[in-house]
Amino acid sequence: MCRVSLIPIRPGREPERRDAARNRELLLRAARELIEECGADGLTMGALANRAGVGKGTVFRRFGSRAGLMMTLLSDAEAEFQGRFMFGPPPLGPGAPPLERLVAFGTERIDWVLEFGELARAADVSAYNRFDVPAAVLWHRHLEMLLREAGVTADPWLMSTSLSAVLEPERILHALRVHGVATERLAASWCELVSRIVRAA
Amino acid sequence: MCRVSLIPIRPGREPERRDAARNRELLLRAARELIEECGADGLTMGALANRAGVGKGTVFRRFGSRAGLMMTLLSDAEAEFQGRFMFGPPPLGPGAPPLERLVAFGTERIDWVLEFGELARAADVSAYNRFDVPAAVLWHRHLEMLLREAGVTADPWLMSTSLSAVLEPERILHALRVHGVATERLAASWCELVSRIVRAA
DNA sequence: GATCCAAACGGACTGCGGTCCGTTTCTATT
DNA sequence: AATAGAAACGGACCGCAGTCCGTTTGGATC
Repeated sequence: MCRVSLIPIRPGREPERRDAARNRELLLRAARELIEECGADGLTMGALANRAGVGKGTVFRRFGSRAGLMMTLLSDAEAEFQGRFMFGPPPLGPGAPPLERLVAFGTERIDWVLEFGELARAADVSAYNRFDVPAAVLWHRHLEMLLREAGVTADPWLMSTSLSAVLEPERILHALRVHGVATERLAASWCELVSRIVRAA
Repeated sequence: MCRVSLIPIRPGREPERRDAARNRELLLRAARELIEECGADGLTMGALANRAGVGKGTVFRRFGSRAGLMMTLLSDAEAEFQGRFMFGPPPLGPGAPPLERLVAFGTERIDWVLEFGELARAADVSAYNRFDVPAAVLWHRHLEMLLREAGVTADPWLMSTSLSAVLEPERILHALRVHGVATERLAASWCELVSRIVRAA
């Protein structure tokens, strides 16, 4: 597996001061504990500061915002997923025909949402730029590339946008939790959708 | 045009007290003024109460929440749109073939988002039940019905969910405003998408 | 070890959405 | 007109995300 970080990297970042590093660990540990106890939605920045034994200013200095904290907590899971679809074994990774990769992408992503979706929801900045965070851009580009490879010539960029919308955590979790839709059914519908988009190409 | 309200109606609602009615008008007028001045995102419930000359409690008693207020402000525009796709002239209304109605639905909805999207974003409750407000349910059912009529037998309910996701205001506004995509291009992509879904039926 | 200063810290503070509850006002009834 | 009780009112209050700024601390330099 590639050693390069696939997640936002600050390029020539000089090492942290020791107290900063210690506090970061303290905060991440405390955040995971709190989420374990109260769920992602139940985590408050004040409680996090308390639990970690630091001031609230420190929390915000470190993560910028609540959404930033959640993204940090997600970054391992995201890097792993990104690694799989970019460099991993087929059908998700390279080597399989594009349609199969598209199907695999949706299927795996649905499973991923099932596991990390609550965190992903909490990480969604409410502003317009929610779609411009590095991970979202990467997914978008990946889908666009697969569409092109599959011979979809009609505005692959927007078609990829539409497919990204379909896979958004909020909606998937809603179908799963509120309407009790099984993941297999979601996956089947995704398969149907991309097949139709590609078949008519 | 049908005289029945298409928007949430409280069934046997006895008439409001006169002070309540007066305050509602005051509040709605003040809200429109504030949105004119500061945009929907810039409206705060406290400022609204001040401008209308009522207490904050009154604002929340009336609308329940900020999202509820925004929904109320949207309700005319929504009722009008609903009337058009349910009872209006083809191709949006009944009479045209289902694929044409699907295409028209997306096209008109994109224009609608262009006009009312900011309000619609502000009206989106952040909770899971954002997809269960009456208007969203109605759109969903309408799309599902058109898909069935067009011969799509593979899980029309979930397919309709996917199509709803594609038309979500947040994403459309993002494409429009951040990426400078023209509405015609959005409409063309929508047309492409629904055509492919239906054609392979 | 003494000095220095940029980086990190912490917690009081602000502004917001939303709630609570004692007070006021409307209207039906007599 | 007097009364009563339900409905509406209003603003103090709460918890939260996020900011500000005076204070502390790590570590590089001499």
